[in-house]
Amino acid sequence: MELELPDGKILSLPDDATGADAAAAIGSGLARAALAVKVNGEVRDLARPLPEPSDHDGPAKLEIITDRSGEEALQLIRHDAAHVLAAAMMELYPGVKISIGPPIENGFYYDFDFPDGVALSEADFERIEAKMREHIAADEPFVREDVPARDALDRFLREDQDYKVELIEDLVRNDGVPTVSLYTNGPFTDLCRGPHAPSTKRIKAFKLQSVAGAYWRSDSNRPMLTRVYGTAFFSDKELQAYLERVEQARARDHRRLGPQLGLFNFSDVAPGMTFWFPPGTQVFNSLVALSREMGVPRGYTEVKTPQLYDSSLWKTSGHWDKYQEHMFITESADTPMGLKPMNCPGHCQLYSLQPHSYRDLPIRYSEPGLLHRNELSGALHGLLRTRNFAQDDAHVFCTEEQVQDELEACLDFAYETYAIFGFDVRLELSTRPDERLGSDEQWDTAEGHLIQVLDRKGLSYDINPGDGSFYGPKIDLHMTDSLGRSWQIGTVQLDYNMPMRFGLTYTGADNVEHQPVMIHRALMGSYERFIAILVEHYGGELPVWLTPVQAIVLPIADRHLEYARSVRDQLRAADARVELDERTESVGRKIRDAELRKIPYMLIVGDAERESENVDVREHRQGRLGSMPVGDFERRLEEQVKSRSNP
RNA sequence: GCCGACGUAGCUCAGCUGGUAGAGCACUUCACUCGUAAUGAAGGGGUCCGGGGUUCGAGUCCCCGCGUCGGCUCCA
Repeated sequence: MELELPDGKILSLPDDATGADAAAAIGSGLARAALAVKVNGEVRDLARPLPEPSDHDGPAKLEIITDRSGEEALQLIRHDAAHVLAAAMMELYPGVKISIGPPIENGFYYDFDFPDGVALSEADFERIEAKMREHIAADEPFVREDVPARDALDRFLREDQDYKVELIEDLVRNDGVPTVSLYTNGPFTDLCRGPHAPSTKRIKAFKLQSVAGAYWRSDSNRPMLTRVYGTAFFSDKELQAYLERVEQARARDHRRLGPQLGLFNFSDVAPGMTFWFPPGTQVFNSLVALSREMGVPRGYTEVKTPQLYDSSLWKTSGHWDKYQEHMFITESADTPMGLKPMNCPGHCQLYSLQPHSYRDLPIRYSEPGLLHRNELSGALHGLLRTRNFAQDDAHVFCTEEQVQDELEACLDFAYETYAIFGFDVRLELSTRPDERLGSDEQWDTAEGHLIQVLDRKGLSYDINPGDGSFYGPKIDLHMTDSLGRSWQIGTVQLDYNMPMRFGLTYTGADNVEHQPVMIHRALMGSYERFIAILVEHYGGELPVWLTPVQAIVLPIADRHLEYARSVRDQLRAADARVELDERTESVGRKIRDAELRKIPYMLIVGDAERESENVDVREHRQGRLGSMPVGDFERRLEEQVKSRSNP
């Protein structure tokens, strides 16, 4: 057979050649370094024969995977490490049932079901890692075996490996596979489709990281398994560097920085709800102001609707049936009422309280209203998932003909907003969920609209099947936090259901009543979540226009206080957010404290500055900018605020 | 919600096998009046998350509750 190498050379090999043979044919050094081969994009074990060449496609493209192949190579040894972990667990915990153990981004995991009474904790890692090291030192080969599904099934039935049995049964039932592959390393054999490196010794550095619960097949009705997370690298140095990166990322965590910088904090008396200190409130309000400012030229008008509604409204909207478990329900005079988890039903009600002509559309109601959602306690996560929050929320009521333009305008608005922060978002199209309102035809239309606008704008997106809202499909805009976890920021949702359920109408040019279409959209999403992302994105060093304290005046000695106050007052009169450090402390101390607070500018004033009516400007982390008239600094600040420049 | 871990001063943490609660920072007071990342000294501050239990005695051991953290998506 003939194979094409990455440099274009053609390699000729006997028809029964393996990946290892191919590597050896290229060079003996490469043969030693090889972990696997990649044939036409498929990564395969070295020991497996290369796939039969197909006649019409020309020579297959061959690549040798070594420890320098990046992510693909890491995935191999991480998958290997998962098997070594399982091998160790089988020996240390007799009777343990194994399920699945894939490589994931930055590492791997393996899910186990322990016999009753056994609970694994991180304290056990040392013992498990020691056992894993034994298997690695023994350099056990990974041996692949393709066996009839029936044989594999018998084997795992004999071993009481229920989860493996279920996996094989599903493979046979759903995919009709005749054979499955088994991989053996040392005493351990696992159902696995591979591929693997040739032997355990290729795992040069690994570490178990955490233990967590995970439902079998992600289904909360099925047993909770014990998941062990770990990672592996080709050298201890890379492993240490990775662990250090994770540690540094933790320092950017908004849950650490927020309280540290005096922005917000949480209390046990209101789990999942934020207490905002004045500086945090300032940041919050600046973002609300940004949304208002950008909304006006785009035709948005602000409204205010109630917090608490009679259950009849939630029954009309469908929330009572489809969303009640996430709602805070209360009652007044024996009437059940619900705190709003979304603004849309209130906006529909508002729309219905006035007559509308086609000439009025599109109507764009915005409201940064406070929402309450009763999230599962285990889902709460700092500012990123709270039980009360406000959004830069708006609802567009328009005609069917206007839908495409309005959707496009929403996406443009979103990208213009993110550009201010230098954010790069990832798009997801979330389609119809199992629990939903409306007909399939409606969903076809709505999903079709979203796909059309995405394609028209040439935006690339992932599909998230079944994750749409119960009233309509949506385009979600995602960002990642400091630890790489993805969070939904913005959303653009298309809804035919609410207008219908609320009986919303407008009078058309034909003098007949028509039903408007509704677009739900939030761009920053929840202000709470957005601030979390911002704090982590900027490492707490917010841009001048957003930061709560833009400058702090630092007098050298107490005799400069009077001048310092006049500087502060002058700048405050120009709308700058300026503080004065009145403490009787050394200059070094005042500077240090201001640096730790990440205040962008320190204005040092002493005898010389009082004399010349200057301020000596020091920039956060940059150092001295030099002495300048107060007016010059004022203009510098104004310019940065106006341009919303990023640091 | 579920699995595991954790919860000691405002913050970061120490407190060995049960025997009278500690440090640094922060805070208060006093002295120093200082030129670009910590002046010195003294002092105040605790429901050891809450409730129950074991014990002569519980921050420490056991049970229950609350909260926080990691995870429950990445398909053998």
